[in-house]
Amino acid sequence: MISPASYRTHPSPFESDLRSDGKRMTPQRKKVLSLFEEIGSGIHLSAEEVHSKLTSSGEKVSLATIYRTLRLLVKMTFLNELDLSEGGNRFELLSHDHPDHHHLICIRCGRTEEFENNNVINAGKAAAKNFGFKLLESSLNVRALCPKCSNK
Amino acid sequence: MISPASYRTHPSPFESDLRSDGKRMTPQRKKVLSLFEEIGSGIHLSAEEVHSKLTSSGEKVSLATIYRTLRLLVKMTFLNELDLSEGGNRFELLSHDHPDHHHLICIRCGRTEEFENNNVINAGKAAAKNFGFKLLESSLNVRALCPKCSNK
DNA sequence: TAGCGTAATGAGAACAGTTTGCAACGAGGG
DNA sequence: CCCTCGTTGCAAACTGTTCTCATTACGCTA
Ligand SMILES: [Mn+2]
Ligand SMILES: [Mn+2]
Ligand SMILES: [Zn+2]
Ligand SMILES: [Zn+2]
Repeated sequence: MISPASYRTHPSPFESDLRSDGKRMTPQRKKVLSLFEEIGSGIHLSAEEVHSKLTSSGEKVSLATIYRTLRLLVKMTFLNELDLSEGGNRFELLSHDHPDHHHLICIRCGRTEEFENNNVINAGKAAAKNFGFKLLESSLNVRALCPKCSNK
Repeated sequence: MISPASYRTHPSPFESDLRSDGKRMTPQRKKVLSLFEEIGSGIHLSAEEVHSKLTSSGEKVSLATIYRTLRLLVKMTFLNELDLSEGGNRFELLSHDHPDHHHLICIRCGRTEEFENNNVINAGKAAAKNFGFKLLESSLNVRALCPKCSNK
């Protein structure tokens, strides 16, 4: 049997990225990223929602730390920040399978669907090229009414 | 010679649209729309900018009225509201020649360029159709670095 | 053209989302 | 186990926008 001392916890990518930058792993940071990993991709949470999900499951994290951590996770490319308008920006796990998806939003009830479209990506690339800009990111937001909200 | 009383001022589309809705034409409303018409399309102003442009040319309009008027002009489809992120929403004259253009934004200096692309419009239509949503509007924001900002 | 009802304005308070300053805390290298 | 310095919590500050309410004035009517 292996003695306890010989366990060497494999540092997660998150932890090693932090370390290599002089930053520290904290329980708060772990909890925020874990929340997103547990709920999976395709979910778009506001800072307030992240906060209440954590506190209502007994965790103690301040809202300021949520904001600081979300910013950090975006910079580290673990999360993606969305500006869907209406009630604060939202954050989602950056899925490397669907890095460049776009959003269809019901402006009445907030229902949000995702879709991918290469033409959109190419349109962004083309526009940047035409003006000599260096492309960073392009996002298409489609505002609409969902079936439920449109017939009433 | 025609007597002053016989002049019948042709009401502008703005004025007649207002009237037919029980609303009133006011000097403030006239000034805000005129500002946009004078500077032309392709210019994206924040509420604060509209306010300071008017007050610095001697007009007296409150910021609250600017916000109310901008909202009204958007609803009346004289203006278009843009959510380019960073420093408040912006407004532009809704040009009926280029109703569906998109924006390329330098995230460093704020330089903004416009472009059109039918594939983007079609992508929005297709996404709405796929999910049974009723399309309202779709906007592609391309975040990038302009030539000046990218090489320094 | 004066009078009137009511829409619109100005000024500031309120608000929502987010950031920041600072003292206390604690991760983690030595 | 200690010390250092990055991180946290809390409250105050901030930014963009909306709201409240007393006052003004547009424009219909006589
Ligand atoms: Mn998404
Ligand atoms: Mn434009
Ligand atoms: Zn809906
Ligand atoms: Zn630039």
